[in-house]
Amino acid sequence: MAKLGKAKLMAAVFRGFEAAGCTVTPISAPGTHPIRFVIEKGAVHQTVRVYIWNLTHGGGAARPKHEYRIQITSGIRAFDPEPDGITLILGWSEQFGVFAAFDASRRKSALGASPSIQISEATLNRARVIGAAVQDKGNGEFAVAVRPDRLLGYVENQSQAHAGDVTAILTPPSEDEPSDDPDDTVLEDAIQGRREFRFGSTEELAQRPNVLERLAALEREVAKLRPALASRGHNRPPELLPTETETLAGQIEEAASSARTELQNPEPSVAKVARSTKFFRWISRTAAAAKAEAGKLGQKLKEKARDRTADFIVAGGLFGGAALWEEILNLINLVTNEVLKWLQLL
DNA sequence: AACCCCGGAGCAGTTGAGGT
DNA sequence: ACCTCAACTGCTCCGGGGTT
Repeated sequence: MAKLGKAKLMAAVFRGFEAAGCTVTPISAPGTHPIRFVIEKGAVHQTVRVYIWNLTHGGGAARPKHEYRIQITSGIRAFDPEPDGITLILGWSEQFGVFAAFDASRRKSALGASPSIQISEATLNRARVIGAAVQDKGNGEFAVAVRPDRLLGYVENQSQAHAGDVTAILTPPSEDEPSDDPDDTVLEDAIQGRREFRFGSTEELAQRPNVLERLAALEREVAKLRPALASRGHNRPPELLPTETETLAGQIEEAASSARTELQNPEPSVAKVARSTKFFRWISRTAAAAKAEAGKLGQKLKEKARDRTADFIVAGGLFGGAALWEEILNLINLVTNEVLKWLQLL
């Protein structure tokens, strides 16, 4: 697979931000590594320092086939953090069309001669399909893979991602005015941690199985899409873009499993559950709006979203006689309602 | 020609399955 | 329950080959 020079690697990063509507202004001299630049988009104004290498196979037949890595070269002995900004440690894979991103906050100490940092093929593949994926490396570190179109989302949610939660990256950023829907406020308060949450009341504990049941039903329904996708994918080279159905199904699975895992903890992360729910509401809303006004509003949403998945929902891809999707959307609404009930009980 | 990147391999630590 | 050992993973280093 093609290896890219530093200039091309940097260009891939810039393209990702620009595709998300950012303006990118380099502040370090051309040809330097790491490169430093400023990204701007609306209220976002962020200084970014990027270390980047090609993502290659682990090396040699002795290494597992699924192991990919970056090797820290260029004589870099330590990752200098960007003061008042953000530091990215990236690997670009031309093969998968995704970036691997490693946690700079966990790699502050001096490096060896040319250490490598690994990520699995499965994580890269999953990110290729759904936009972002996370891999528990088992030592408390989470490696993240993101498609270029989600790079801005990664920058905005870096700490969450390296804590193992990429649902915020999967939810396209809302460009709307702050919503006056009280349910949105409940979710947003939970995501931002604006109030205390008390676990363990009888009502709260009784509500959890209701949420879990709905989540399980949703996951079962989404899983029914698998056989159709598998047969379709049978003769398809892996480097081809995934279908929107795969993308959306994968994203729903990711969000559902993230919420389910949390709710099984005695003290779940309310923010994680709320982020998954926010994603479900986004799907539900986009689909409802598209259905109600297939023409005008749909087009408006589409332009606003600048997102392949939104595009797909709005374009009516879900409603082409797919009764399965009707049921999935129904279950998404049920899950959302149960989560909202649960949040009120905390 | 010099430099740098990455393919490849060795080694050490950890984990978990299977045997006793 | 304990031990053994293979498999897995992370880290390091060397050297060939590509790039500048």
